[in-house]
Amino acid sequence: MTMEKNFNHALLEKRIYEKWEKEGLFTPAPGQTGPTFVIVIPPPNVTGNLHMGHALDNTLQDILIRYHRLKGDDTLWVPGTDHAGIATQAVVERALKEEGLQREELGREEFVRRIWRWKEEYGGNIVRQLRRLGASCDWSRERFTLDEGLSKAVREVFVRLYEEGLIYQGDYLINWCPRCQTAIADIEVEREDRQDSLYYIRYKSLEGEPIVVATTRPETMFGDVAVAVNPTDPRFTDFVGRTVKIPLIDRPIPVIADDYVDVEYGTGALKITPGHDPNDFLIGQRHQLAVVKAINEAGALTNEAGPYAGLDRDKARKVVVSDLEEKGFLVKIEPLKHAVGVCYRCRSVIEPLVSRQWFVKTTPLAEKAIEAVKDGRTTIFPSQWEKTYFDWLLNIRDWCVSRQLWWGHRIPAWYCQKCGKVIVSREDPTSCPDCQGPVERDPDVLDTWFSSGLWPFSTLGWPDKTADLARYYPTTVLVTGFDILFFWVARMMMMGLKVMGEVPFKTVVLHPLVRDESGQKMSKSKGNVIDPLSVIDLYGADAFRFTLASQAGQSRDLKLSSNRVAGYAKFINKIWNAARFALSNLGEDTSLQDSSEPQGALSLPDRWIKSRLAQVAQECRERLDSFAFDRYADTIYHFVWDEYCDWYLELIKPILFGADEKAIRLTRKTLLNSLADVIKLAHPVIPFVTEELWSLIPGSQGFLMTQNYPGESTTGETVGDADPAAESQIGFLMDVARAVRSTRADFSVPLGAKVSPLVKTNDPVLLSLLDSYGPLLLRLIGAASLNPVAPKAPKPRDAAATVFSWGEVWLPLGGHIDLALETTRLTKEAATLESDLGKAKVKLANPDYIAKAPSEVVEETREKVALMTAKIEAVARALAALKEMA
RNA sequence: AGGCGGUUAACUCAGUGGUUAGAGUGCUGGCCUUACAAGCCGGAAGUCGGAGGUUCGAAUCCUCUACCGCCUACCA
Repeated sequence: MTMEKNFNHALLEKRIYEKWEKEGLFTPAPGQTGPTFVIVIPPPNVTGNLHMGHALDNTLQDILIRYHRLKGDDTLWVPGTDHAGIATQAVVERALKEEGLQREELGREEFVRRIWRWKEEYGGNIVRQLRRLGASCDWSRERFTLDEGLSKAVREVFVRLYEEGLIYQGDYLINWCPRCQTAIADIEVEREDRQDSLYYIRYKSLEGEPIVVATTRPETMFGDVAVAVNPTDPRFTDFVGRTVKIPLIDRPIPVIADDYVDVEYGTGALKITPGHDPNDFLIGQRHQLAVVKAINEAGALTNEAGPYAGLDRDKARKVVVSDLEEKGFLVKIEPLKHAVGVCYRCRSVIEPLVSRQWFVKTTPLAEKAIEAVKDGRTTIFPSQWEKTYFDWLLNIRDWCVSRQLWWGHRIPAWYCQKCGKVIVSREDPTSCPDCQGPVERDPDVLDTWFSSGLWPFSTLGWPDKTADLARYYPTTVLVTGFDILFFWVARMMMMGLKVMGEVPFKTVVLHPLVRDESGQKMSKSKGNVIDPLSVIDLYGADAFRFTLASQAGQSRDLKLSSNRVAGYAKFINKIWNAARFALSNLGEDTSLQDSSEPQGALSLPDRWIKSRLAQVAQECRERLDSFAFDRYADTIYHFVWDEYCDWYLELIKPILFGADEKAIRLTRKTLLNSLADVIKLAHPVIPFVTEELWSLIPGSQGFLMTQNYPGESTTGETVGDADPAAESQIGFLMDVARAVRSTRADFSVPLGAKVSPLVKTNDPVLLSLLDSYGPLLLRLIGAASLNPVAPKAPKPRDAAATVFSWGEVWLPLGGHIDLALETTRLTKEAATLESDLGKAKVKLANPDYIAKAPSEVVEETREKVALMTAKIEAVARALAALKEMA
């Protein structure tokens, strides 16, 4: 067997992925009856490119998917992309602009056609990039939020909700983006701190008495319909009910009293502009005030502003302020830092204005979504996010779902041009059912999150009753960043429960957001963006995935540095070389297919590595089952490097290179089996290198990604039970080796200079152990011989002398080094366990503890005691085994 | 204004009551030992943000506090 010195990721990763895909290994076999494991991908924007957030999100999903596939679950990962209404439209509009075109010039149909063409051209990018990452999605089930089936789902849901009164049309104050020229939902408004001014403006009553109001937006004064004061404010009791005039245009408005007004803030008097401020809108409704639209959709003042009509709102502010000052209405200007709402897309300042839009009545849907998490039908992980989820849903407001865009699901509503009837229907109507008048379709499209809210069931074929839907809904896990908990997760919960009557997923796993090394958000403007594809090119997808997994803990930030990826690239190399060593030392006839029982007793290192593998397999399972990706990666890393490579492979060299043919055969078999287990355990996180290694293993059949995950020892694989005796014996040998090495280093003895350490111990068991297994250590410590001797007189230190064995090492370079061979692992462990057990027992014997602690805590302690007792028994058995050998 | 995170080695982070607090990178001394020099062996490096408390025992639990960050929010 000849292998390259390192894993050629650039060449092999692509080839391996193509084989997997060609073999159809990502598609679940039909007719399975076992447990399912289903994930729907958070659909990336169809015209987007893979960024770090996607890389992390999909790495974690792929780890879960591959793990469950190996476990034998009926595993499905549904991929797809999102049409991303406003984002995609903006991209294409920008492209048009470079041709000197505007969408209006093209007309709606042509423009939409252009976007589709754009999608055909660039839509494949992101899915290709996901393949480079190794994502094992079932591409045969790939969906697009705007494809035919999903459009059908969207329409069906819209009509149903409308029929139930959960979707309605109304004139309300909405968030308008003057730049994007569309309404956006509350959640799409972001807050930005701005340094602004608070203007104090003097309004005068008809009688000429002044009342000063404070505002940050003087240009909206032409939309004022009242001045409000707090009813309890003694300063203004005389004013309530009187009429004041809006400065500059002299329109009369009343002074009203409303609790909302804060006596402390500003002047205690507030101008009421229902058309352009959410609070004022509510106050206006309470007092049945008219809504005056002073600013239009383009962000310019309307005719209500008299001489100022047509001015852009920013310009208008300056002009109005200067006029107010000139005419003596301006009292003062104070600097003010406050948060203004901006569009999440273009960061333009949002203009609240009253407009006719479609809304989803969310409260009844939100209640169900809260219940489902409260009663555990869906759990959110990490659980700290549950509170955030509840808070948002409890305070949810109706969801404005109409958008004044051309790219998206067009709202299925028609208006009769004759009688004005509104028709919402599954089929396109040709005329008014009431008066036969001509009908015209609503020009608006739906919020892109409306269709993604249906994703978990629409992708499985709903509203058709498909086999996929029956088998795979509800899905198992949803993996996404916490930043879209509200945008997406909460909406899927509401829609899933409403439409399917069942939660869309059983667990939500929220992962960190990827940031640069200093914790900054990655953004083009900061120039700190790391392109995942360039990382993959440089280090390989495996190293990259491993890095992401190793940092995917429960914190909120994942600070990515290429240094770290470089570090884990070394790990990939390490595992590759470990396999290279193993595969080149198997001889001719060692094969995975050889199921004959080995004749003879396994060597100590072989027993040890099997024992360790059994435990590590269990640990990997536990960590993956609990979404502890970082700890899973950590387990793999340290097991492979610190135990498998540093000790096992070194300890078996004397055997493999020795003369005992029978022992060689036995060890070769264990070596091969353990290698197979190692790469199986690691496959979910580093699929490429492990798959390649599998193909090189003699007797391996099929693909690694469809084998069985080690552990649970039900299949009679190599992984079996723990062997505490082997572990404690190896632990002792490690202690000896470390002590000798450390002593050598202290005296700067080069490895080439052979030494003959003399190990003194008063424990006959250890003496015999050294006698038997000492030779295994020789090459590790650069010794010609290892001479265990019993000291003439034991060195009693204290009462524990019977437990702790002391020894000494001499090096033949002069000097006598007091040895650090303090104790064996076994005895240490026994001592710790016994002390813990003692404490736990004391706790249980304490009547206060029993009386005061909750019963489940007491129960826990009892279980702990039982567990420790069992462990101590295991240790005792191991000690007995040692004695037996002696 | 509320809510939620973070603060542990030079850097980036693990560690949710129990031996002497760990890892990667970096630093350092010695090794080209026939898988890997992208390696091996040895080592240095931390008053776990601060103050109090609970406990036999606290990085871990409680209270207060400082700084950094995020999210929600209708103080003009």
